[in-house]
Amino acid sequence: MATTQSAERTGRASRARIIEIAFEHFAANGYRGTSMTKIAAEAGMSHPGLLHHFPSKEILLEAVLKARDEHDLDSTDLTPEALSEMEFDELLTAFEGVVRHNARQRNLVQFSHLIAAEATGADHPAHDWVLGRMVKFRELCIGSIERSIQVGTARADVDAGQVTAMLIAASEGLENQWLVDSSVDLVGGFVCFANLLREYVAVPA
Amino acid sequence: MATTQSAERTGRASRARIIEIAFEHFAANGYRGTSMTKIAAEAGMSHPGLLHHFPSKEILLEAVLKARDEHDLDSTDLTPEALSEMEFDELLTAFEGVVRHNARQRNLVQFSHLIAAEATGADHPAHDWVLGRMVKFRELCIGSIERSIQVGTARADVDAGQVTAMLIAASEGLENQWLVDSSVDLVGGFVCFANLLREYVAVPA
DNA sequence: ATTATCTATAGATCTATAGATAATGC
DNA sequence: ATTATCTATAGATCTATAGATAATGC
Repeated sequence: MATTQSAERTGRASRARIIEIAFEHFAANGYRGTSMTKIAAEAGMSHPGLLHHFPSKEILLEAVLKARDEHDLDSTDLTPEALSEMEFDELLTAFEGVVRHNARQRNLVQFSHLIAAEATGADHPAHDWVLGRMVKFRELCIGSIERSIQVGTARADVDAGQVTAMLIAASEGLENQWLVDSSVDLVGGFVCFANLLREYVAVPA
Repeated sequence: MATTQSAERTGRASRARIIEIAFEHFAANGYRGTSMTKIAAEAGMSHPGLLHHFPSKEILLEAVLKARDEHDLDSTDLTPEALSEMEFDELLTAFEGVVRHNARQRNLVQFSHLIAAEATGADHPAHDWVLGRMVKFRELCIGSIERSIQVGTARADVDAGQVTAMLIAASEGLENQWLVDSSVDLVGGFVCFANLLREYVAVPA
């Protein structure tokens, strides 16, 4: 059916390898600090060889971001589909699982934080990705809280937006500290905070 | 008394101007994304002219970090001296003031976050600054909580380290979101969280 | 014909150095 | 003599393009 099967297969393998290596470099040095030449060398090919697969650094970054998205969909319990049905208490439990998972994947966390910090300016090639990702996740959290309010498992007067902001802040802020100083108890801190939030939104007895 | 007063004065003025401009560039593009040539051009001098005052990019970054430290000591209520006498409730109130202040100084926040994200690796020239700053601040917060426990205004069984981690996480995490999307209510979110913590550590009636 | 590569090279930057010039104060 | 600058240039990168080569499948 397909033409030149073997060539296509080696090409696919090369692209996968390049994306993996590029991810490591972006995680360590950010987009700006990463060199295409070095990625090519590490992938065992010349720089033009790399450009054959990803014609520019920006396109390579986009490919890495897309791979991240796909990976997250597979490895996380906080997919959009799952989230859009959860109540807030379930969301917190699932979120604890994600933080536990992140604590074993330093590179993944470092990548997100460094790219997000770099991409604050609207001209950065990852700006839309970072912003869109955050807005979407925030909306899903807010939806979950409102759902809990409607079914009566959360107080009606909590500010869903503010609780969401605090929740995301806790996870990202703890990750921040943990990246700088790995002796920080990322998981313990988050679980403690999640319990605070559980109490805060709970309907008084 | 001093020799060549006028030359020294113009030199000091140049250095101050360069530090200001370099700060803007580091805040916008990080250490790696910043060009000495462009800073020199913006300061109205040649690149070697700039190097006369700051012989390397790394030395320039160090000067900017030092200037930041000095500025913080003047403009903040959370100086080491003040902090080492505060009870936790006072610390939270002072911290609210700092967050309110930060919300009007986007560049300052962006600088800290971008440099911190970049400096995760031990080889980055700002690594020690970022780590030292965090460790020192954390110790002061922990001290404040323990003081409150001793005088009986905080529960004896709170984990001072964990509360500190959550507190710093909240401020940094909210700043994170606010940098990406300025519609996030940085101050409101932090005040809400500070009140949660007040309740959490308070001695039950 | 298609796909994956390579060599060679252009063209922009970037950091840093060598060595000169100009102004001021002793 | 000291301090602040400049011009000219070395030397390293970095991204990207042009054009060739090799292998596989129709």
